[in-house]
Amino acid sequence: MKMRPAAYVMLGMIGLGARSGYAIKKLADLSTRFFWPTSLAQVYPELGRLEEAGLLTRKSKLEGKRERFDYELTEVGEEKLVEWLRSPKEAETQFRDEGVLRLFLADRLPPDDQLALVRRLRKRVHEAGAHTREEIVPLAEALERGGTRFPAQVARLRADTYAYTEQWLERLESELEP
Amino acid sequence: MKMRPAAYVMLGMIGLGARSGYAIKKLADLSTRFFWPTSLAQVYPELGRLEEAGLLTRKSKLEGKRERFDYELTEVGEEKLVEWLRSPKEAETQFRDEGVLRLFLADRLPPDDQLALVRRLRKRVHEAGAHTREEIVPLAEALERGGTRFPAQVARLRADTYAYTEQWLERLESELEP
DNA sequence: GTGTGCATGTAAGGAGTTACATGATTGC
DNA sequence: GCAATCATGTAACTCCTTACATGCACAC
Repeated sequence: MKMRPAAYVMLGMIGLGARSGYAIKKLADLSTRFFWPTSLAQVYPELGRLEEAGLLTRKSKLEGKRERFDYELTEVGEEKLVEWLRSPKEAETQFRDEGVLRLFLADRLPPDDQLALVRRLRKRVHEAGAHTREEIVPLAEALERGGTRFPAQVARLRADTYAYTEQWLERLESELEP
Repeated sequence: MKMRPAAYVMLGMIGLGARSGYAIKKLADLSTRFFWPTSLAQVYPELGRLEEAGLLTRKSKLEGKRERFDYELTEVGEEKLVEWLRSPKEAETQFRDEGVLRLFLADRLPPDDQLALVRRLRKRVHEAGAHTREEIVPLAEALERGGTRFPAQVARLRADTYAYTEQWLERLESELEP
């Protein structure tokens, strides 16, 4: 079976306690989304493949007419996850940001629009930082109290990077001010 | 015509002096690649669409049996570019990084593998930072001397962010050391 | 004469998204 | 009773990449 990073997101979320596909997606939206986005349409087919490959078990529990499932990692699943975590092979980081692209080309703008663009970018970074500090870090710190430490490290790295970028753009902004 | 960010990359690169599709790709690989990756297979069809829409002109110049083209922005093309630079609408930033995903799930690893993972990440960030400082910033500063200032701002923002992240991971590394 | 870089393009495939479709349960 | 949330899934589509195909020019 071909293992893409999305597969390890599934295994990881189940490892963190998510029991349904829906719960995986919700947890991923509060955590891995920021460095590996995953849509619901990926979740169910991927879970199917992972079960077929024996990396997880799905137990059916009928609720009304609708079938619901309880997922759990198998031993093989846990091993494969750890093996991947250890392996150094990596696709290149990819980053796409229209804001930075605009900044790169901003020489074509008149000075007041340049300033407005930088202000918009800073505001966006500020909001992302605030969201991270207020919503994401506390959740990760709750996990930390339970002994799972790395989600909080990653959340703080993101929060601190946003803060640093905000300062940087603030400085650029003041340089551009008339 | 539907204008995606890749279209503005083309317009921007021509605006910076790239005259052929090949030159656009080369310049993009040294600049916009880091916040809007573009493959060669996108370049030629996109240039075709942009010409059809009247945003650029292509002048054919026959070299041997092979046709070569000289691209230039039309007035409409310049206007559309500036209009987009001014517009606030933006798709969400997207970032995909297997390294950070591994870090997020690193609680499953034994301590020595956790440390090895953080070291690998720091090394990767260090190399990306060095490449940015040594290869990208100097090119952008050459443009700056010609009066085009923002590419250098973006290059420095990237260089400084890498340096900050490297420090951050260094600190985490020393916390994990036995 | 041969490899490297310049240069233009297409075809097939893969990864991921949006939109759609269905139904149960819980809180107001 | 109705909205929001929980929950599972598929189909169509878009975007982008990899691989392929071709040929000129120049340096060694």
